[in-house]
Amino acid sequence: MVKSGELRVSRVFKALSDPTRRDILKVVARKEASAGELAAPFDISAPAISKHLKVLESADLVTRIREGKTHRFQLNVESLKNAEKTIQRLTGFWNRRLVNLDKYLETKNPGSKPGKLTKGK
Amino acid sequence: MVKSGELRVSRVFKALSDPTRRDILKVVARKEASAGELAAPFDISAPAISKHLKVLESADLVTRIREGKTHRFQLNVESLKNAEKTIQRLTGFWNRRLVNLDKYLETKNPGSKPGKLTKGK
DNA sequence: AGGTTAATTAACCAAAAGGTTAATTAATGA
DNA sequence: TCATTAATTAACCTTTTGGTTAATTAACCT
Repeated sequence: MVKSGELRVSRVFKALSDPTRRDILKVVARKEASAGELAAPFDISAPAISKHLKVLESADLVTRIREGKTHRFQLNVESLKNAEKTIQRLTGFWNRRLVNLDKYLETKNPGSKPGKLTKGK
Repeated sequence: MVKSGELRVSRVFKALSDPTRRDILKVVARKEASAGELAAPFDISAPAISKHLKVLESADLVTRIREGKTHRFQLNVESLKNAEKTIQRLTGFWNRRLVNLDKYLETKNPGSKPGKLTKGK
């Protein structure tokens, strides 16, 4: 089920806003790990970690792989890249490139209209 | 007053996790605006917008400039770039570069230790 | 079958988030 | 001075978040 854009973005940033969850991601970023392995370094209960994992999973930041009794989690880099892009749209990272593209096209095709920079819903 | 790292990061991502606040940032990213101008497009009350602006301000995502009666807000790109870097550290953006650096150093200085990739608090 | 282990779900709680309306502050202009 | 305007603060409400302990599910082992 594909969650609509804004909601998905909200979920990702909300997931990233908790330090325990960011620590979990740092661990998983190096090597996939089980729920138990992930819980060990933290002094909060297993159910608390379980909830954090669910938040990360439903933000699509990690993928859960059930292997018998244990659940292994791996980082989903794609989702992080999307978050990065969302930020870059705000910093003007892409806009600047569009402006440069416009300048380039102007030399090739004088009088052409610049690309619209409309606000996406 | 310099807020310590993790707390600052949490604030930024939490600020980014609300769609209204992201919309505010989109507006301010094009052109600085007053609180009133920012409130206009949204159908929530002025106090609600005021709170959102305070959240964005204390996450350092916008800068407030009091000009008489009105407050003008401008985007603080630096803070967004920091958030971007936080994400990149997770995607391995920098790690990959460190690995390449290690390989390079190995050719220059055989037997040297690779850079440690320790987990920060 | 029965016991152990890995992990989640249930039920609960306090604090934080996000909204409201009403009241307040502070600058502006007649 | 007084009314208006821009914006925030106060007080309140409901929902969400992040944690707890106890109970449950599901897989594995003897």
